[in-house]
Amino acid sequence: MQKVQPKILPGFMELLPSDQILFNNMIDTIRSVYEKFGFLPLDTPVIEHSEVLLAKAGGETEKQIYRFNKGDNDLSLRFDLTVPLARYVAMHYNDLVFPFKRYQMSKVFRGERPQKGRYREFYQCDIDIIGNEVLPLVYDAEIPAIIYELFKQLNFGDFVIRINNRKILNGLFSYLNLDNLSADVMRIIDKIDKIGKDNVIEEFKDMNLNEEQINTIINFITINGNNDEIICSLKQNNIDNEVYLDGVNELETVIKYIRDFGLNESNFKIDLTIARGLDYYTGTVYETNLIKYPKLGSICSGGRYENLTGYYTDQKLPGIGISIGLTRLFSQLKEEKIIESTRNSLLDVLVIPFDDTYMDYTLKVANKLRDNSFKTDVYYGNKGMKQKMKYANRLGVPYVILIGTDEVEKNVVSLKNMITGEQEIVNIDNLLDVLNK
RNA sequence: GCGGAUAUGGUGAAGGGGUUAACACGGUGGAUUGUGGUUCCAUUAUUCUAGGGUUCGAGUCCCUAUAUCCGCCCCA
Repeated sequence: MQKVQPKILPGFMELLPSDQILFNNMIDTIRSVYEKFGFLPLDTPVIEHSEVLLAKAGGETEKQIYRFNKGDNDLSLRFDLTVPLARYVAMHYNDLVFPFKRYQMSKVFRGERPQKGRYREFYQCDIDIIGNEVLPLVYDAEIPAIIYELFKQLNFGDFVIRINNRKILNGLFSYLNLDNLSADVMRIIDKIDKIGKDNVIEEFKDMNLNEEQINTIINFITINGNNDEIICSLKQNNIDNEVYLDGVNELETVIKYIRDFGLNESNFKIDLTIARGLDYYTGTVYETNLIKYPKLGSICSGGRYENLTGYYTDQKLPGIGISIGLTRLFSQLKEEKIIESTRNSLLDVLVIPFDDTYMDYTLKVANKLRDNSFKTDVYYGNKGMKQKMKYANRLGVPYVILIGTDEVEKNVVSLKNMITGEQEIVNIDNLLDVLNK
């Protein structure tokens, strides 16, 4: 019979069990940190009405969204978690407590051309804080505090949270009479890490910026020094623009608060080249990088937006949030060998009866272990002992319990430590104590 | 949407016109069936993405299609 070739679509990731365990561990860590800071869980539908997801529409989103019809319904798969959040907040405005802090870790979909680090289905791990009418500036500092805690726990090595404020850049562009080009200029600045200063200058020339404008921008984004020195330079710039000055003040305040949160000074840094591609950010913006692995780019980024829900309601709901593209991050961490899978199974114990004539005894042991939260499996089937041991070995089970006629008669089990190879006879009443030590 | 590269088994791959497609990993079975991870033996691609062409002869050369990968755009 002609077989169907087993295959999946490009740009979709699936993992072997050992990697899935690793991936889930990361999810668990992220969730626990998010919850530690008071974020509430949220899950929204994968499919939404196209008119909702495309309310803003235009540009790349529309080109990349998975959109289809079912009957008369025009439907789309969500391409991020922020737009569904906006819809959710607008829809449940009356039932939510503000500031509303929610986390969501789910799959999103983008019909892009897949390539390195670029997936069509991927996990985003988002947190957002939504205020009603206002959202105090302290939250702009809480976000880095969360990132800080998170990446300390994830333990991928030294990291730095780079911080900027859109108002500073927008104010500067306005001062240079570049208001209508600010989105393009920002996008180019954002690429400076990747393409270098010279190429940035080239791109500015292609945009017909004059020399003075280019020099001012380049001098500006290459301001150097520690956080206090940069703020000092920003203040002494004599850029007479209200938005600019507002941004500088915000940045200074945020930096102060970040220190109040107790972050290590080496883990956060003002970086005036951070712009973020997305156009909805209006204030503080963040990117996070691993110092030893600049190749990975930003592994966690986000920022503040003035009004999340403008397309759905008249309520003014400012917010701030970050997102981790976990699928990409995971694949990169694996590739760089920053993380490695070590286990093929989550089991603590595998119970192996020599044959199935004493299942009652075997299952009694298994039940006892499970009742005490040991992850336990039983090998059923009349294979040779060799096969059974091999199974245990391939799963990387730390302990094997062997049960045969002798064990049943004496009310004991043979407990084998698969790492050391040592084996001992343990009375069934002492089994938990022995395993716990 | 635009540009570049590559297609050999479960995986990594060698072979650059001449009978049976190297090697390694993995899988399966076995080496005194109450003991794994080491070792040894056996076995594991009627066929090289698909279709067409050149040739006495094609993974090997040519054409077309398809797929995948890598850039760009944009982004996580």
